[in-house]
Amino acid sequence: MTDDEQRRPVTTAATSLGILERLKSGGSMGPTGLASELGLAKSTVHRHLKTLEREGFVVPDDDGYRVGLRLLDFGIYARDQHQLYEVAKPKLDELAEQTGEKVWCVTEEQGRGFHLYGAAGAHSVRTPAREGTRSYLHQLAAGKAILSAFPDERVRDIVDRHGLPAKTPKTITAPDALFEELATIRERGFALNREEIVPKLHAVGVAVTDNEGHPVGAISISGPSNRLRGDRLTGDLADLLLGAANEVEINLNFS
Amino acid sequence: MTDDEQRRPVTTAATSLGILERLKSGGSMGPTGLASELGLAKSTVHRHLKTLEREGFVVPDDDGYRVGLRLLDFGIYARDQHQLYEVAKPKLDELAEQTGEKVWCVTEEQGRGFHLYGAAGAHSVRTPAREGTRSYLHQLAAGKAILSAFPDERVRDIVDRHGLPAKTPKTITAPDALFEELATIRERGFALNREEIVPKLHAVGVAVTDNEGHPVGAISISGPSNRLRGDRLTGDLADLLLGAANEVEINLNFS
DNA sequence: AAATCTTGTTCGAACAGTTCGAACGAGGGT
DNA sequence: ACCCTCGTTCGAACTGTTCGAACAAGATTT
Repeated sequence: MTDDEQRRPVTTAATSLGILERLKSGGSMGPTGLASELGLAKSTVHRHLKTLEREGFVVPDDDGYRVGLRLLDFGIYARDQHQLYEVAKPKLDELAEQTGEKVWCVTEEQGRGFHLYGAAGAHSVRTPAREGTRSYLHQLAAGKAILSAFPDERVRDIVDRHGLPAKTPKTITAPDALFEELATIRERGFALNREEIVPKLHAVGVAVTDNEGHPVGAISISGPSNRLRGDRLTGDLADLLLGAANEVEINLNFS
Repeated sequence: MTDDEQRRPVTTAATSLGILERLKSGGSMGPTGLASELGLAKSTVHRHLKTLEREGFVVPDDDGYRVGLRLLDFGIYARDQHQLYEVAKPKLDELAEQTGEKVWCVTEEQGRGFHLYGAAGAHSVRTPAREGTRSYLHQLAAGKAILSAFPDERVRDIVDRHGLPAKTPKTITAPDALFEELATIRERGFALNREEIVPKLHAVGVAVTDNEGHPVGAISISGPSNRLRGDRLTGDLADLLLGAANEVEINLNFS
């Protein structure tokens, strides 16, 4: 299933999607700016924008065009369809209330982690993560928990495909170190993240698996490193997460 | 700005987007099913799907392909970019807590209403609305509040473009009735919805405008008709909403 | 267990559509 | 009042897309 290269992509559609991505990463823009950044003719970009606008995927703006809310419609649909979301959500709210920290629910798609839902506790801190955010699995506690539930072969495919880019000096960047870490996670049941994605940010993560042992995602608790450390991190919080994940798994298999 | 028809749409991109929409409205599907429903060759659909998959917009599934979580990434981005969202959100949470009902924040795009964020109170009921949902403005309390803040000419454009489709027997379907209602809303400051979109569901809505008087959206409270009626609906709740909208407006104009 | 559907996938060739660049019109800035 | 930049339109060359047929793989049936 790991096709390296696509034989005959629909380049026209890819161009439209590229415009969409540029509007997301670069903010609002007009045809001229997009054309020069994407290396296309102004008229070409213009035509694409008009087509995207007709479907509501982009919308006119003071600075040109921006991504439209039609995408929120699609995105929320995608999330609601996901089996993990509806089952995990109430439990996450509960965990956030109990711990006061930020609690996330993450799932894997195409070898990347997607933040499905985040519940904010009373003392939760701001992090770069939002709902919908796509991250590298090896940079997340929840992501490493997911990886630990995959067979090694699958992990190797993911590493081959996406690499192990670093976010901080503590990010795991060596495949060997990753596999070692995954073995540890499998033993103790939960994953840890100590400033591997954001300095001063720690997290615990536990995988949620279906009744065949395949991960459908993971849940995690994250917070400032001086609050999430020692016994609280590897004891209380980890236990809490393990129990929650277990509950979710049971509810998952009867729905 | 109300271009009736597009001169030269990028039909290839439109095909891809059509596939995406079909996957959303019809659920997961494979190339064969999509091809027959969209009137395309199997091989064509296959190529589009592969391209969409490469960008994460669709993802393989047990039943073929489904819309991918990449769209959640885009959608949440679109929402976070929206000026109204970040300002209104905390206020909505507060209102939901106070009233116990479901509180929504809606904005307009291309003449349609988009549910940006919904806060659930303790007694809030389930409705078809989710975040991201696109609705007809005339079917919503918040939508009518938005329309009431538009110049008549703009409202006429929107009615011409989208019509006034009915959801229940009480939905406004005549332009004259709509304009009459909008005049009433302008006078008293808030909009009402009495079973115009869902039977037994009532709502109050108030527009949020910028310092030039243009609506950036609206906020609403909705709930069962026997709880949202009489003085509570047009008195307490309406007042609460008016105050909240006012607060949001002030915060909006200084950010 | 063999056979027969159906499904996802690949390929070539004809065709249709997209791309580019130049030119037009409009708006803002100097 | 001028100029510059932006969004928009148009025609023609050409590139990319579409279709249908054929293949492979899996599931279901007999």
